[in-house]
Amino acid sequence: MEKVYTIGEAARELGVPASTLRFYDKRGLFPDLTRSRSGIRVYTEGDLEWARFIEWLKTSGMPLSEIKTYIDLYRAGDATIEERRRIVHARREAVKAQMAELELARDFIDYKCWYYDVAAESGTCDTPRTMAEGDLPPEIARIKRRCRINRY
Amino acid sequence: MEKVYTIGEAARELGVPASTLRFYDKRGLFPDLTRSRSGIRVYTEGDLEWARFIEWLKTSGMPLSEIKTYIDLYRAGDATIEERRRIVHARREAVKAQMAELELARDFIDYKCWYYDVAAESGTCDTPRTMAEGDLPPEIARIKRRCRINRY
DNA sequence: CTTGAGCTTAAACTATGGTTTAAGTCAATA
DNA sequence: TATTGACTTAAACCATAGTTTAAGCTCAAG
Repeated sequence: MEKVYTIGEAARELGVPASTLRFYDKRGLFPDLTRSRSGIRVYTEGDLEWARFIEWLKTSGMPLSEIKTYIDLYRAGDATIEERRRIVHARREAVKAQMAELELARDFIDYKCWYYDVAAESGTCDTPRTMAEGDLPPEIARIKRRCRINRY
Repeated sequence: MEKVYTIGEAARELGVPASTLRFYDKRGLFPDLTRSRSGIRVYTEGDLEWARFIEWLKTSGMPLSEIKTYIDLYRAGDATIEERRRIVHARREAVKAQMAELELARDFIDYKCWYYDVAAESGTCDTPRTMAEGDLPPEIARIKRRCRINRY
């Protein structure tokens, strides 16, 4: 017999509160979850794998509503393969876009780190703020231009 | 005289709704914003630059409450340089962590894309699902192991 | 057969980041 | 001078993603 888990055990296993698992269940995010005769949720390894799957989709930025859509398609069987394929491919593009945006944000933060490193050393923000463009490290000058930073 | 903007013009310039600029102002996120004699907000280029600054911090994942903290420190002057420096360095680490997490999520999605590409070609999810580990592309096998994917 | 930990539910509550609404003000134009 | 469009406010509303609460149920151990 495959090992099964109560909601508390599953929560410990997954590192989330049991209330979250109940919330997901209420939203229909566990396609195969069953109950004991007295109504207690019984989590199998397969259910835990669905939970990890949901975690990955959430990490990728997918809202619960779209996860629900995906799961409904999964329940409908092989006839929905194309639609699910479109969803995961769209998600891949969304993740790539998010990573590109984060890289820009990181550059901006890199500039601010440089700015405060210089300010801390000299005791005043005037030093980095009024520095001539030619005196900036080339990468910093590039970021300033790209992020439209003119004053600070 | 420097060009100034009404809230509607500033909103167009920044590509956000005017209601968002009012909301930010109410939260104290415009340290230098002034009003006309009749109470109308007057946005200068410097205020627009603060707005773009806020946008970058938001893109980096900083909550508005922490942006507010940062702005209060900015208003307090050079005595708070060290504290602001700590904030931007911490934000840099947070962005790096977020990028690393997104890379893992992208790998997971890459696996799902492969899965549905194979399923679509054969007409059934059984094909990718039951494929022997030795028949998987090496990168796909690696992701499956790392993401603890056993069934799907 | 009682006790206690852990399970059940619905509903209220929280936090974040806004958006919308209602009622009113201001300033340039017909 | 009346209209029109853009501005003002406070307060209500919204969506997302849960968390907490209150009241009650289940089940293994003593």
